Amino acid sequence: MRTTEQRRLILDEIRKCSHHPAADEIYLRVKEHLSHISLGTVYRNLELLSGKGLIRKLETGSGQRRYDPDIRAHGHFRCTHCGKVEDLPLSIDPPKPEQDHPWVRQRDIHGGDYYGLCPDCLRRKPGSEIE
Amino acid sequence: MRTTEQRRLILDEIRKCSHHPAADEIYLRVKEHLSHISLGTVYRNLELLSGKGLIRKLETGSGQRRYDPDIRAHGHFRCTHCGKVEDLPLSIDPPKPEQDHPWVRQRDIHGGDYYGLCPDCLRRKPGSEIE
DNA sequence: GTATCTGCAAAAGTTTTGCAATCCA
DNA sequence: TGGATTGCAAAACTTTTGCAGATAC
Repeated sequence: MRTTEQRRLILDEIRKCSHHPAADEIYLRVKEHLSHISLGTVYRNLELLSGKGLIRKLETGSGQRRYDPDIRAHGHFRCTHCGKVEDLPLSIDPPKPEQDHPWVRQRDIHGGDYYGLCPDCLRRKPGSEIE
Repeated sequence: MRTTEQRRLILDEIRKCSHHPAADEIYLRVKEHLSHISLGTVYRNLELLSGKGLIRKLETGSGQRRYDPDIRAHGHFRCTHCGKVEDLPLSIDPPKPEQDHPWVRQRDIHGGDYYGLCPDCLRRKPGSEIE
């Protein structure tokens, strides 16, 4: 993997994010530093960087894929209505390897992802709260 | 919500599945019983049925959305390489509402989704297994 | 009867890809 | 120099939508 300015800037911009940017946002941010970059290059690098484990690819719905600069084991809350993703501050143990299931017998299991409504969408749908 | 033959067949076909079909697969299956159905109708009904809570919409990546006939609280393993989704046979407790986080204070939190490689993809990537 | 629903087709939105030129090591 | 990478544009794919006609209740 060679070091190109495009690749370095893409990684930099993702790492600056405290949220979980999608490809088009990353494209726009990098474009400010390197106006001739193309969207195709962004996509190719996001795929490559997540393949190398330098960033994490998040499979949110709403059509758009998102990327996470935090590659440590952590989960997410995802809003099933607006698609918002928030880091999961709770520590939830991943499934244990003793539980004899083929998917569990590997090192890089990650996740602990939960779905629900974010505070904003919850407010618009009364009756879903507990109590 | 009216009962149309299209809607009934779509729900039937999803419920027959032991896996997690995507819209195009459901479309093809229903088409065998109702050859003039259109893909737009399938999409509109999938959206409506998941909105009513009769099926669950899964936000896998790989571009394609998938649907789950099992609406009980359960999680999934998702293969980060090929996109396969498998029901999580382990019982993992969802985050407790006592944990004071806005996303947790609601009834319909579901999930417990983990990411890793499925057995097939794992076989092609030696060194990822535990031990 | 009328609001809901469907089929069709076009549009919208995201991601991938072919190719020639360019760049890094 | 040679293989990796890029920009550009077209293509591929999935999902959404406008509209006129059909249908369920």
